[in-house]
Amino acid sequence: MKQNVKKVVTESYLSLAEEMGWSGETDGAFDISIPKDVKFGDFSCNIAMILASRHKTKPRGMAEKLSERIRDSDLFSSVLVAGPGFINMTVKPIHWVERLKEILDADESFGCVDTGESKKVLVEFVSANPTGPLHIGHGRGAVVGDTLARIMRKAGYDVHTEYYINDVGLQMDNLGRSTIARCFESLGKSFDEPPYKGDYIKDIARRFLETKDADLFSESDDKLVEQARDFTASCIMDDIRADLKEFRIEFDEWFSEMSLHTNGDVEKTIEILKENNHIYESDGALWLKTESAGDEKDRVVRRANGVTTYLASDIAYHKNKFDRNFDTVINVWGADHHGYVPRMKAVVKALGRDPSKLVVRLVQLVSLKKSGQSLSMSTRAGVFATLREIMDEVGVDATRYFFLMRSSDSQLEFDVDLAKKQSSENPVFYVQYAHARCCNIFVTAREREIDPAPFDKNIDLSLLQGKDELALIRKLLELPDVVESCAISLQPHPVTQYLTEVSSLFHYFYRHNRVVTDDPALTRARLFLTKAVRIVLRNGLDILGVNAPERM
RNA sequence: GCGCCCGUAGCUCAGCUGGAUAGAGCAUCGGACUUCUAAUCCGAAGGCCGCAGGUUCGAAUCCUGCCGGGCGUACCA
Repeated sequence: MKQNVKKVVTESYLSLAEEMGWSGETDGAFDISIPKDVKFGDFSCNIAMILASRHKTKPRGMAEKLSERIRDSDLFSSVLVAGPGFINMTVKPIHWVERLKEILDADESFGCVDTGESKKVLVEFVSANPTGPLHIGHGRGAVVGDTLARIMRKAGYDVHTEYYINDVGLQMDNLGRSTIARCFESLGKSFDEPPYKGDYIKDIARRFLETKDADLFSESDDKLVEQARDFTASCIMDDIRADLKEFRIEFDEWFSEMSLHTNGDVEKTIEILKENNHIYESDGALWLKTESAGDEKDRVVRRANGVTTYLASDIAYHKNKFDRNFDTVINVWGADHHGYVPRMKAVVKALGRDPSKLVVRLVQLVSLKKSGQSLSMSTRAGVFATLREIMDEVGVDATRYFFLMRSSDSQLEFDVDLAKKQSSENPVFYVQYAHARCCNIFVTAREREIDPAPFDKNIDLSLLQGKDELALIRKLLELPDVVESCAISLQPHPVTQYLTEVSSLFHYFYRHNRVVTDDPALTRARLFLTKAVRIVLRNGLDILGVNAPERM
């Protein structure tokens, strides 16, 4: 609808400009907005205030002239100039109501837009080290990344999702040593303090022992560490995959850091950067020039002992990403990695690629609120809730929804008690209940043997012009705008807000109007509306990866 | 020190590509069930939008400087 309005305004402006001898287009430099207050109509436009100075005229006067032309359109029931020069437009109710058909026709694809123009986008997220179970911080990043991918698919992008497995490096060796230490411990032998102290290592150590003969421990230390490392990492990755699957997150690809070493990509990439004079040697180590591209200092890619750093792998990984010709490469990172952003931008530049095509979406930390107490996550203090624990306690739907309610830029306090409530105080139940209500209305209609196929062309939609109905309809038609704006801003949280608004308007409508009545024509029209509400709620919840139950 | 994020109702947070009287949920208080689910709805109360300047027709929103909180500042990943 907004597009239609914008078109009318633009055409009116161009016709006025021609008459007045003004040059230039509108440049799209004005907004059609939905006013907060209904008394300002359905749409408001600031074009006169934006463009008046350009033509050395007064906003108010220009708005008056424009509104005369806009009034020629059949779309509006009223066009008024207000305040400093706003043009407030009210669309004829019948035009709103008629558009319900679009929702029913589009059905599952209602909400889809084509802003993405099939551009190829890579979304890399989670990518947690396989050194322990996912915690709720990872969980937030996981849902944000996953939902972003879902939104961008709806917005017409060609999306590829990926999990980068950091299965190489010092930390991984430490992981192997931790398992070995627990093995020795369970065999009653003396052991070194394990770098990773979590209980999950004990369990893995037990399984590791089962697969090995006791004489394994006569093997060389290096070989043993390697075996323990790979075994442990693979156990933990299995758990991570299982957790994510249950959390309704699937990846197109699980990308192993190790593979970049075994296929020689890391060395090859270093050679290329050396040849291009981006890498130099100092103190026996190889350094990448990142400072000149905005980083705080240059960074080591290969230590004096010949071992490459994490950054070296990441360079090769990002070269690989860009070689796959994505139009945009999105990385979803925990905010504790924000210092890494300039470095990565510098890497992309050194690779001869456009740094603006790398977009890093930072997701702030999560804390838990439980029984009135606030618990911040701290790995050091050993206080952290795993994703599995929270999923088991509050359920997947509420966990996902709560992770998506806030802007990624804000730290999130997860209210466990609220998330567990099965009542309208809980936003996710509020929305799901609205959906279930829609479904139940159809159950009632069937029970009363009302025309089972009411959605034919004979429905008199003009019966839906009540205030409650129009407010609801206007809101329903916003879904595509919400999808588009979320895809552009790379923020999923407005969807939750939108769904709350739709639900609220529907509950209100439901409470004050009966859908199934003795009036067949009205019943059919309202069933039509109810169907549209159901589609919007279901599609919206689907974007979030949250179930839309038919009964509750 | 430097960098990033945050500072809005009692609490948790939206709103930030500038727009008209600043919103939601929770908590508090008061109402509404012979009706398609009261798992709902209606109403009340609650605010120097951290502080101070600047930009302009207009600033919670943009700029500058402070103050407060979180995170980060590795040849770890």
